[in-house]
Amino acid sequence: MNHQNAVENEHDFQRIDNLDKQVLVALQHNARVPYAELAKRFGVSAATIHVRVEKMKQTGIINGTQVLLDPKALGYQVCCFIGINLKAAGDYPAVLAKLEALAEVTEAYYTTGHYSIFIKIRCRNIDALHRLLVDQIQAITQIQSTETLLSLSQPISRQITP
Amino acid sequence: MNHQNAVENEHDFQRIDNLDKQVLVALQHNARVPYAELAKRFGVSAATIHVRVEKMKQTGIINGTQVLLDPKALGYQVCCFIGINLKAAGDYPAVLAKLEALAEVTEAYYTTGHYSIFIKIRCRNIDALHRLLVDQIQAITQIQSTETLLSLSQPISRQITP
DNA sequence: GATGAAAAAATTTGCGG
DNA sequence: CCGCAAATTTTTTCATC
Repeated sequence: MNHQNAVENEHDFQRIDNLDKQVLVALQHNARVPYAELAKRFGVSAATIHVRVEKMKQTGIINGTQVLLDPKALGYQVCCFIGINLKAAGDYPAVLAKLEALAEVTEAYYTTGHYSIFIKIRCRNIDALHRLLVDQIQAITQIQSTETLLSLSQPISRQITP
Repeated sequence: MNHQNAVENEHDFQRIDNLDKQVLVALQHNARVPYAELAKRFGVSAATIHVRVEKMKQTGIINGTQVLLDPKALGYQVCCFIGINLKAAGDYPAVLAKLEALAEVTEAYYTTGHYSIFIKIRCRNIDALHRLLVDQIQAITQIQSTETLLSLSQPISRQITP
């Protein structure tokens, strides 16, 4: 019998070759770049690019594509992080459900260290942040305390290099 | 004289209509979806979708497109945030330049509150994180102290709703 | 602005090395 | 695994409403 799916292997991740890496880097910068252009750039056929991309979708390396929106151009001037402490660790699922219902919460992390939950917020202005914090977040009964980090600028924004 | 470029206007952002919003939401989920399909879905022509997308690129609402990679599938098991305090506020540019040179630093924020700089890290495992922290980050002389928040999971990950 | 049709370009498939 | 080339689909342009 063959048991090659070693899920308990410490190195359980996909190995990719150099062409795969180049394709991923290119698609990180522009997900709509024609495969024919990548083919020319990397000295292979467009069909090969197509095959590589499909395989990486299959294996889960590629999770999808998305357009990047500029929050400020849409009127979302404020970015901040909020560290949340819960009254009891078991309240985590209930609090998460309430946070998920707030459109301004764009990311949430379950963390060790100073906070139980750590979230990223985008809102229109400081007033909107104030109202969100007081009326929506601190109103969640299972939350014991919050701490806000206001982001003034984001000088680095990128993905890992494959 | 006409002075319509009110950069000091508190509402200085692009107004978009309902079709624009629908297109953006669709492209947030799949940046490669054919315009013809969106056209059918929203009851307009493919040419209209094309015009709308081009306009939103022009006005800066659309910043580009990117493929989403699964860090774990590529062997990056660990995600964490590090809060950094500097010895002097003026050291900010020098420290930022050094952080930018570290591929594991995927995001950096200039923040008010407990930390001067707040960064997000992706690395292969805890050992790699340990080495990065001690050998690369705490070795930056302008850094006074660091605080690490390890992320155990990320239950929410999305962009703002246009 | 939006549209339909035409032109140009890109994706996708299947055969063969 | 790769490439060629055909078949299909998509993007892009443009005259017209």
